[in-house]
Amino acid sequence: MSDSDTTADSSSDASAEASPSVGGLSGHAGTSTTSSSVSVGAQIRNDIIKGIHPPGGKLREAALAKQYAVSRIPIREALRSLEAEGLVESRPYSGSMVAPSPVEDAEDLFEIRIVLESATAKRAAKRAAEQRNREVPDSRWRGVRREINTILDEGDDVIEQERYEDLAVLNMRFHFAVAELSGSLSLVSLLRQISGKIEWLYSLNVTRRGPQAWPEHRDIIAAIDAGQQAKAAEVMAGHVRRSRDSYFAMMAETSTQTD
Amino acid sequence: MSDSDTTADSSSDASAEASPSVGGLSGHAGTSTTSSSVSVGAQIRNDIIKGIHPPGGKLREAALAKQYAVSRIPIREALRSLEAEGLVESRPYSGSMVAPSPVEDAEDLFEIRIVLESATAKRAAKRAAEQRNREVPDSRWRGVRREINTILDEGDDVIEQERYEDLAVLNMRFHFAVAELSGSLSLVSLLRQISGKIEWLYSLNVTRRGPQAWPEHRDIIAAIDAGQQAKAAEVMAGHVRRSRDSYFAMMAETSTQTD
DNA sequence: TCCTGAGAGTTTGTATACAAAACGATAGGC
DNA sequence: GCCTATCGTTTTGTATACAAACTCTCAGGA
Repeated sequence: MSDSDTTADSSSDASAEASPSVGGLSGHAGTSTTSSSVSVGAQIRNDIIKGIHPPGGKLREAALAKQYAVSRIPIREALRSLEAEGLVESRPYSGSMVAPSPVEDAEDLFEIRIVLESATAKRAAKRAAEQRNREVPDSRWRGVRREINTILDEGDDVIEQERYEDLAVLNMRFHFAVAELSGSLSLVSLLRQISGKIEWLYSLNVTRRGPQAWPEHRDIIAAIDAGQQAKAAEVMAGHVRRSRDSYFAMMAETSTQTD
Repeated sequence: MSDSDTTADSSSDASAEASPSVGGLSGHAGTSTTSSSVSVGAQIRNDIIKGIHPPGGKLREAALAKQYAVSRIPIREALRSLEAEGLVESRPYSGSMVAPSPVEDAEDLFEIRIVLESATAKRAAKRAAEQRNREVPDSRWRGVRREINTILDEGDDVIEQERYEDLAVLNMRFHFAVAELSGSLSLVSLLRQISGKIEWLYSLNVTRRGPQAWPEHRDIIAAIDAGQQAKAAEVMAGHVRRSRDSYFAMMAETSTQTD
């Protein structure tokens, strides 16, 4: 046991708070109280995606507790969440390990994501039209809609300053915000699960198509704002498809030596 | 606190062990040790789907602990899982409540399920072909494949004896087993999330198309065994589509008075 | 040499206890 | 009368402690 504290504690350093938990995603905007259970969960998720915890690696609760400086209880709760998200595999009394990387499933995951995000865009457009016909505007809806503007503007700034590494988080926030506009918690939770895996995919290669894809987001929002359900779905589908193609192109480039 | 024990304890009685946890789904076949955390989770999930915990209802940990006769720790872990599955909404220091029912999302959920299950069937067929070309057969694969035969036979028995209420569980077990044949943990975990919601949909109306749909399962397996990827996907898609149509037909019948 | 089984040690599972935050009621001020 | 602040209660969050189960090692025998 003497070597157990040699486990790399380089993990949660700076990246800790850069979790993809994406603002007030799960409804209930505003409240900032953040239990350590959920923040530790985000950190572990990040570290899995970054490869700090490699696929197949055992996740020992005591070690994680020491590493993230909390007791085992928050660790266990985080592991349960990650297990349900499919990033971690657990067996009673036998412990948890990082799930195998979803590289093999890339094609299927993107296909599902296309359908899923088309649905969120469509539903968002539907709700936008409903909002327009309303007397009393839904304050929650307006809040999310406004947040999207902020995200889009921030993205423009980031691109102008060529801080492309920040684009990934903004991109996720955008897509989640659209899902939230749809008003459907089911779709949001599904998106969370899928985009977790897809983010994991992306972490294997570093770059992203980012910059030239960003303006497409404004097209998506335009269709949503106009209440054009079919068009919103279509534009979103195209956006995700291009994202997929870019991913596979990147993989093809990278893995010229693999096979 | 004197009245707190009047909470209906009728919940977990018999249905407890009829959880949709579906055999050795998460890999690691064989071991039977079942932590109370996961079994309590299954019970709560069941009770949510049954409507015993109504959408929007608060889930107080102490009450649940008393109701399911465990301490708060397993309850909390179960709630974290259910939260990640989208059946429960939680906010730190504010507690958990049952998520809104996914009825509004029925159409989208089925659409996603069609894509998802087509993918599992296709991948299963691919793997079946690979198995055939192998010297050493994958024992895990063989186990699952054999389990499917058992499920199909049991289903036939159940139909012959007209115990249609048992068909739902068998149906789920079948679809999960196919997902497992695909060898993809990502797809399995996605299916778990989606089918949880769809099961919730179904619980609103009681009946199912069950009997006449059951034989279709053998067609799916036939295509998989033959290694015909495209056909397997196609047959599975048709199967799920008919399931969807049946659902909406049922809804149309049932809700003639609603609007 | 290989298999089997018992034992110690490690790791997970759960209960209890306490700390911290949110919620609700009540009293005070405008 | 209504709003606001404060206190007490309730509920959740987390640490500690102990029980239960698994795993690995090693001795014994076929």
